[in-house]
Amino acid sequence: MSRRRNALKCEPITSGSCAVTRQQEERLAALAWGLAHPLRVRILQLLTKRETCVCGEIVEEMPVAQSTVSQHLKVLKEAGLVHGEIDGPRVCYYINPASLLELKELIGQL
Amino acid sequence: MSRRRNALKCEPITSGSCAVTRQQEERLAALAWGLAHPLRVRILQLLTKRETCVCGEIVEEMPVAQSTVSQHLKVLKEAGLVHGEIDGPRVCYYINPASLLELKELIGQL
DNA sequence: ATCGTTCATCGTAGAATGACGATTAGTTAA
DNA sequence: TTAACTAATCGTCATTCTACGATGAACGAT
Repeated sequence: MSRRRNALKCEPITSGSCAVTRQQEERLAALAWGLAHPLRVRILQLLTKRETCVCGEIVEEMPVAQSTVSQHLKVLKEAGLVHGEIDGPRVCYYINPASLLELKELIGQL
Repeated sequence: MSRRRNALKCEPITSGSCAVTRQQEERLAALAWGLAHPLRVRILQLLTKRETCVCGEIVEEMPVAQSTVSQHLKVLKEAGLVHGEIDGPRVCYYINPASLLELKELIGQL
């Protein structure tokens, strides 16, 4: 059940402004999910420090295998927290500041 | 592996100010984990709207079983996002504003 | 003391996560 | 083209999450 940790099983009928809230609730959960693992937080911290970072550099800094880092990067990308730009044979990752702003705003509504 | 989604497997030796960062990274992940499910977000929204809320009222508003709500409340409690106060046969839950502030501050450092 | 209410916990089942090594796809260099 | 390098994906396995019903514990009322 609970496919990909979004969408509640028994979604109540939403009306008017409440529908927005439902969307926001899914969005907040998705964004938070991106930060919900220490390794992903560490990746974001690294990207903050270095502004931008090639995937290989990230892997070097992390205590896990390359494939694991790649999986976490995928999660971060799906949440919209980072973007990846292909640069020749490498991929250059950077934080999406708008998503962090969005996250802070959604938390601010709580 | 990865016990309870905190603590990285292969923790590098931490020194000086970096140790703080490691702690913060775990803390941020733990707080985010609390928000990382739509139902938990919905619970927090409900607590925001009503200031405080008896467990039974929360269950009524949620599309899942009582035991499931109870489990999610446990997660929120463990993250420090909510507190529960025993009030006779009921339990009265309320948000811990300090934890939300902490969360925002940690995100702000990214 | 007994019953009913409220909520936490137990036990379980299915799905998802997180980790790894191996493989594949894509790009650059020789 | 071939070889080397980079990063994503695949396949697998152990663990964790999420959901449920059932049970248990704590309290108030009768």
